[in-house]
Amino acid sequence: MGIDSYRSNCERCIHTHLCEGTAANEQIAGHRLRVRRHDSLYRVGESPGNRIYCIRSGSFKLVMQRPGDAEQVIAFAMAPDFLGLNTLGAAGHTASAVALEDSEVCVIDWDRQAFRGRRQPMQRNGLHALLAGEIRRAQQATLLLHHTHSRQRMADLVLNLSQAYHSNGYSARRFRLPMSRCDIASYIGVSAECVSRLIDQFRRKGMLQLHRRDLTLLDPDALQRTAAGVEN
Amino acid sequence: MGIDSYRSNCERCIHTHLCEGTAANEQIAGHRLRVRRHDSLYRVGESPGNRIYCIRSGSFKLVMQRPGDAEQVIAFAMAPDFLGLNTLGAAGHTASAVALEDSEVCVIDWDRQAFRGRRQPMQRNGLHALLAGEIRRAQQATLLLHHTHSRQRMADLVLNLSQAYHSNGYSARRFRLPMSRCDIASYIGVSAECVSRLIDQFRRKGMLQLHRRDLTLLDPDALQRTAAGVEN
DNA sequence: CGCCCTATTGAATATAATCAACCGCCGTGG
DNA sequence: CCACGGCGGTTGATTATATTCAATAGGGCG
Repeated sequence: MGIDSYRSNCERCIHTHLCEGTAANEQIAGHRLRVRRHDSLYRVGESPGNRIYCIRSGSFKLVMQRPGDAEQVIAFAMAPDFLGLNTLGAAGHTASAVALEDSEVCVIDWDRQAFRGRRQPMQRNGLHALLAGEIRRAQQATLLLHHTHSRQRMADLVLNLSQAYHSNGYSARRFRLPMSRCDIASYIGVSAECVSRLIDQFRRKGMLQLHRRDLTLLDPDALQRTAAGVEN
Repeated sequence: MGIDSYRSNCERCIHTHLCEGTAANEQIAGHRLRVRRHDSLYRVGESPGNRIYCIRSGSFKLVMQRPGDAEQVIAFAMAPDFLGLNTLGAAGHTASAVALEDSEVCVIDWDRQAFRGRRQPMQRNGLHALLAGEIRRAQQATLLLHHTHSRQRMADLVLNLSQAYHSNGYSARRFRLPMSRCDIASYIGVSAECVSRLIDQFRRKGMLQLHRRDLTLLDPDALQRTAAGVEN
């Protein structure tokens, strides 16, 4: 599986407010896992085992299985996103989490009292808020898919990624795509060829530059307008 | 607003396990609301006020607002679904809930200790499971939208509705669509004209019958195959 | 160097949007 | 009672858009 466990270090984690305090965290969030590129953190159907994961570095794609062996990318996730929030009360994972690059996750045992927040109401609310936020996130994702034209969905994805990097302290203008063209195609619901053509189209219009997986946004406003569908 | 409040009756509610017991429920779930067809239970941007709702009768559509006045149907909901589960930790509602027919909802105050389940772990887990289930639901919805062809999405929607009615004790073969063609079009991401053509196409192939809003499934298996894309 | 895998490009075809006209049900008001 | 008007729904013709199939390019790696 390419998975490798070691002790956690919670000092720089932004989610410590969900636990009891930085001191106790390393007992709660017992260990971390390394997941190598293209390996799965978990797969469809596997028992979730009351664990959730927090991405500390790297990125993942969430893949659902269609009847008839076809796969579908339903989300991308990067640090500090959580994985497995949707598993409580489910018999098995409804999606697989596949690492897009060598990644590290923090494992949190759902059953530990400390995380479930018996002591402080804030912790309990924090967990509820986390779950509610994940619902909004998923609903927001449907909004992307509801764009009529593929160029709108593509522009929307690029802007979403840009914002994700930005809110994690990286450049919003320049970043490296961790996913393949094929993954992008699956996620935005077009053929892989179409992704190529869309990128080329954006490049010719001076909206962005993309060499292999290195992306530079040149005209975010134009992308915004494209996503909104006010111009072609 | 067309909203009208009265006392709740929890005796036949299937969600009492989330509360402390049937006896106490009517104090917890203080009151019900009637919402008339085309009226909103809540609107985008309104403060959620730490309430969630449980549909007791009728049905709703969830509508998101796009930049530039366009609206987008992102989900349909019917009894005994919950509404507003995605609001905890959010400043305002991210979607509007519009009644598709005259409906009744049960109002549950999120702040009440009883519902948050200080006493019994089962209650707390019940709430977590509820939220986690809503995440899965939203992710499932993205799966529908990921179908390449509109006929797949249409068939998928029909089957989903059928299953929803079935699991609530109604016929899976024969039911009344509470939503307009326009709502369907928005939800599955096609033009309203296309919905008409798809219905006609399904009818000519003997898969279903639809007179105004009364739907009869004639060949669910064929619909299944159409949704899966194995045949046209 | 040569292979494999990802990505790109081209040409023909399938699919759905758009624009426009029309239908029919339903409630309103004469 | 019937005529009217409006709205939701359907149908037709044209155009825009994306898929499919096929061929090609080019990097990473043994």
